[in-house]
Amino acid sequence: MYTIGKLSKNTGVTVRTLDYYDEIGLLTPSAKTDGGHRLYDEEDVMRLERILALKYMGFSLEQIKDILQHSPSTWQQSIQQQLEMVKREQERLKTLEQTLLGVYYSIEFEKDIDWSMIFSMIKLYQQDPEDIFQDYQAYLTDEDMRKIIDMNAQMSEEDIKAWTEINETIKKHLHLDPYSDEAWQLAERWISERIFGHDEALLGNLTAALSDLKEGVVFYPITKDVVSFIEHAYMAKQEKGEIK
Amino acid sequence: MYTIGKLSKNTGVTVRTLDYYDEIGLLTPSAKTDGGHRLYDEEDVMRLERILALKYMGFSLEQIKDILQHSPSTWQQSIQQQLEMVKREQERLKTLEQTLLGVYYSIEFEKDIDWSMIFSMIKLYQQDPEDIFQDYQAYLTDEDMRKIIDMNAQMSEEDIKAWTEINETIKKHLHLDPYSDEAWQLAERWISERIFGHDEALLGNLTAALSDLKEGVVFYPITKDVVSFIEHAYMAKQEKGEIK
DNA sequence: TATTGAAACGCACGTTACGTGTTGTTTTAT
DNA sequence: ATAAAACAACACGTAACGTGCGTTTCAATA
Repeated sequence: MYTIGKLSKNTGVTVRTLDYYDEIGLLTPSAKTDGGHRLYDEEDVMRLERILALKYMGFSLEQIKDILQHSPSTWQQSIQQQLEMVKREQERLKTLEQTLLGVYYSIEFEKDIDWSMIFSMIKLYQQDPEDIFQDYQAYLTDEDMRKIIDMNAQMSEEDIKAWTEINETIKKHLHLDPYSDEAWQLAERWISERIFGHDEALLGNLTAALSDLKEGVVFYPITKDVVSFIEHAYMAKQEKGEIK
Repeated sequence: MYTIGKLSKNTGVTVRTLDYYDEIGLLTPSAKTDGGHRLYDEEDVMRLERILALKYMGFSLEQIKDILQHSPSTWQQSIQQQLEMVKREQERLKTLEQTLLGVYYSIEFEKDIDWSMIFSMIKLYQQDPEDIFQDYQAYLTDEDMRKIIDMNAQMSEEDIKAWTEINETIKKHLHLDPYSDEAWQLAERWISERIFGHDEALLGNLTAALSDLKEGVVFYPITKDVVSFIEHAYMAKQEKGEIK
């Protein structure tokens, strides 16, 4: 039989936490002294170990109470749900990391932040992926969209840095004459940044989509103004007959 | 000028949230009607966009208040801290995912859960990695430890499933005579499970460490009882002169 | 201008998993 | 027997709001 203090020392759980678990009925001591002090036996210790294990796995105390009431055969379902939550959370953190990197380099190259872009991006992410697809379904094939999503997911820190730099550079030179050599050089750098892997069909469809839709952002970090700049430089080059 | 209701509709933020932001001084409307109703202008809208962007990035409202008071040049530091937090969180979720998978397959193969193992594991993870290393430094080289950590990080779901299965199988047959063929077959399966990549030196050091240390778990999911079983089967085979 | 329904205000209590602090009681050590 | 330590029980605080609820103000109609 352990007093609450001994149990606390053995498990590393604070007395207040055990107090709380008693209060919410998650772990009630199986005995008490005449004076009312709580006494925990081996079975209680086992239950506490289970509670801590489940807590580590990310379950709430309420869920833990439920789980421990049921038989182990039903636990697999809870664990699978938890696994899915963990996977979703990992994806969220991945896109969050990319966002933070994008903003970081955005400050580095521009000394300022494109807030409205980030805001549009958030609204984009908060939508159901299905809904986003619908907006672009008229312009992009399923294959196209898969490519963009993959592209987004696989960007390394270096990719994001390079991509942010060329985009910020272009934003500073939006006023350039599309027919000028400088504009075309920027456009070439943008296109060759292996983001699209020289997939000109995809690029064409995307520019078409962007011309018609109002939002400034498609998929991070592609903004309408930059794509429009590229498009114009591209068309100018075609007019001059230097590309087909 | 927007009323709180209009602003709410435009941004998707609830009125109560705007109410709260006003209350904590995060977003105070720049004007009010005679009757006391709040009026937000364009600048307020911009500030709200920034707040939402920073919130999306994982900052607390308190942090956001601080950040928005400072100049953009100091923001990079905050973003980097946030990036580090995100990376740490991702690592936590990765090990958590592996734990959940381990438990999942543990139920599948054994119809029961080794709670004390999970509990030891938690205590292990809660320790400073430095402290864990210290316990094993007498037995394992830095190279060894790096291998184990890599091995742990790179396990796929399939690896975990296979690994859990062989471990659970062995746990059911701990009573087998180390000199028996069955014991040796299990030991061979365990060793060849590409976890150690036939690294017998590492395996030897690890068994030595496990013999002396009390904890049941080293690095998930390697438990003392199983390693001990392998060791005995291995020694039996050596005695019989069938391996060197 | 009076009325009325919608919008907004302000206040308070609920949420999660405890931390921190206080006061009074029980246990343990001397 | 007495001092010191441990414990019980209660209350308030945290973060970021959600959810009422009664009251006041606004905007549009009669």
